[in-house]
Amino acid sequence: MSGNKDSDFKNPLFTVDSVLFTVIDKELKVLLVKRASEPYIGCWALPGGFIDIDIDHSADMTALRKLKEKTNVAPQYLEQLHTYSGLARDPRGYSVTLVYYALTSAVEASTHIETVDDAKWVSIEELDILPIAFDHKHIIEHAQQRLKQKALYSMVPIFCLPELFTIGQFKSVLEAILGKPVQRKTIIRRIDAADILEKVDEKIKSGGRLAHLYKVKPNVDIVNFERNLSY
Amino acid sequence: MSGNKDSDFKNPLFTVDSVLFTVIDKELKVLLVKRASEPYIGCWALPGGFIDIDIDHSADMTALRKLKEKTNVAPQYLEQLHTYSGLARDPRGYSVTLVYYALTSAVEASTHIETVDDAKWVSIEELDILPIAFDHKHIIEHAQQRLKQKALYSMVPIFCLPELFTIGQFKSVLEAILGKPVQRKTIIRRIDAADILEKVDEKIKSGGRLAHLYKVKPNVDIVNFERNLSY
DNA sequence: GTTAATTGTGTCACTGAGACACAAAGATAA
DNA sequence: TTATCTTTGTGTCTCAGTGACACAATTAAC
Repeated sequence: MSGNKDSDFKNPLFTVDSVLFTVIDKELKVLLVKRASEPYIGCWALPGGFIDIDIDHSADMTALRKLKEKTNVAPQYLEQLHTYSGLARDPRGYSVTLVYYALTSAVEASTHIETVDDAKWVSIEELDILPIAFDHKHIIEHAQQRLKQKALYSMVPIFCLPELFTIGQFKSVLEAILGKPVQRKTIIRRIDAADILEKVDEKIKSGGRLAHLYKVKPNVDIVNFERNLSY
Repeated sequence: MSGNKDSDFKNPLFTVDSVLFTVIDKELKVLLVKRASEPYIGCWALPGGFIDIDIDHSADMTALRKLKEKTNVAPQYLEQLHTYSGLARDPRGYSVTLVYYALTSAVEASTHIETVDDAKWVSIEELDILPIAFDHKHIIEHAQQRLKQKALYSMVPIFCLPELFTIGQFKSVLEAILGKPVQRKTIIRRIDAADILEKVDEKIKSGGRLAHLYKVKPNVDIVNFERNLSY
């Protein structure tokens, strides 16, 4: 932008965006917000913005703050995806965007979203028919790929679930992320190998035997497995 | 994004650094350069600098360009590690640094490095006794952890080797990265499962049977395995 | 020739995912 | 009540790939 004293180089515009995922009705969804200003006004974009160096201790804070503005809750999981840069991705000029991907429980985040009309959950298929700003469609695909990979070897998908959940719900989330069926037996084996979940009591499900409820034990690290599920 | 004008926020200083690894004498090494200016003048730091938006098509180019200035060759492997940000990491103020990690063959990169005195290969143990600038020690440890993880499930460590190499050399590289012994049999099994290497002819090694030489097949993608090596 | 060192092969045990059968428990309808 | 349907949970077999280790093959040094 304006010339700066510290270097001979123009400092590119730096922003932080997030790809927030959840699973609703056995379908993987992404949170998008409608742009209120140029460029790409009216198009759907990833939630994000500039670092406010007075309140954001680090870029993680920026991502969390921007997500909370839209959903009213902090996501259960947040991790860096990639930093995108270049001249072609924003008509205003050279830009650098640090992108996070995040997971949240649908029930907690959706109550607030449904009251506004500039933010909504979008399924992956809808990305082809909605007008998406910048290179955000490409970024979302990249994030989806990464989430898929992660789901193969970790328990991270539990962060798409509410505090209490059943194995059946976990199975649905996993299948939505992977796009293919998973054996319940495999999930159960992993749950007690990971040793990060505990049973509580019971709960009724649509027709059929009552399912155990699980919740995440307090203060546990996410476990990675040595073997992947099959691709 | 936000409805604010672009210039409402102070844009933090943005830089690109790289953690370039190689293996020399069965030991994992990192390329460091001596700082010629304040802050941390005289300390050792990761090679990097500012994006030159006139010549760097993207941040990848910046990382490659800066590494080539120091080693005279492009690294065989380059991937984003993490973007670090905050007020505490640079005395000059709020900073954002996109860090890559990279791999190169020792023989190709070292010829040039040995002619200069402001760049050198540093072993992981030396990090404790050398003065390291900024939070770069922490970043290097992070990169090493990531490389270790990657070595468990991919063939990426071959990029620490010259064009032609033996299984024994590959074994050494892997053991230097993982910090623990690996069965030769396991490596051989993975080499022909991956199907990205081909034998060429023969070559003598320090006392003992002649070892086959391998090289990477042209235009192959790096293979990931479904199972990790043991931690 | 003998020995030492390294490369390469054969094979057994173990672990965890995939697959599938089947039992258990509740809902619904006759 | 009984029969049927649905979902949950268990038992178990197969299969693939790693770890471990024994052993054969090949070359250098003495």
